[in-house]
Amino acid sequence: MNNHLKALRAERGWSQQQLGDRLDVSRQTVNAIEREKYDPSLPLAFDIAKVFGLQIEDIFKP
Amino acid sequence: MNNHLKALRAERGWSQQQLGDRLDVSRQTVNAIEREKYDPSLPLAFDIAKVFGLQIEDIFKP
DNA sequence: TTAAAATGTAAAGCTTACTTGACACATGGG
DNA sequence: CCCATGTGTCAAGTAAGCTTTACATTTTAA
Repeated sequence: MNNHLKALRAERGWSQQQLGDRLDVSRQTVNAIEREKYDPSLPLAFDIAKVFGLQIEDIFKP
Repeated sequence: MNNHLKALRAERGWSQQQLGDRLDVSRQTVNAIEREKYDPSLPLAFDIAKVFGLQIEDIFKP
């Protein structure tokens, strides 16, 4: 699963920790998803989309 | 996580087994998701959306 | 150039997603 | 009535997502 989370986060000027706080997950989780070590759960994907004001499909590509 | 998978499946006239086959998951997995025992993984959510020609957000509500 | 902040990574542990196999029950068609 | 198909559910097992702790490395700013 492809994503451009890192770019979106950079646009906002947020650290992984800051994004993790907004998403209520650890910074390691943010790091792992950015680096595509694994995919977020569906609920977390919804939260990510919400934080960036986008659709899941805009952020993640199968 | 809310979903109307059952209604969508019924519209197509598919059994849980047939949908499972299309999604390459077991019928028990389809059943569990329909009955909201758990949420699909993000990749499976993408597959489900694709099978029904919809967006993930059209099918699942946080 | 040094110190602080940010990032990468790994291990151990818990929870959730998914599997197979099995059994019960409901329903509708012969 | 019988049988096939569909659905609900449970148990045991594997895999994936996420946590905390910890430490190393990279980047940034003063």
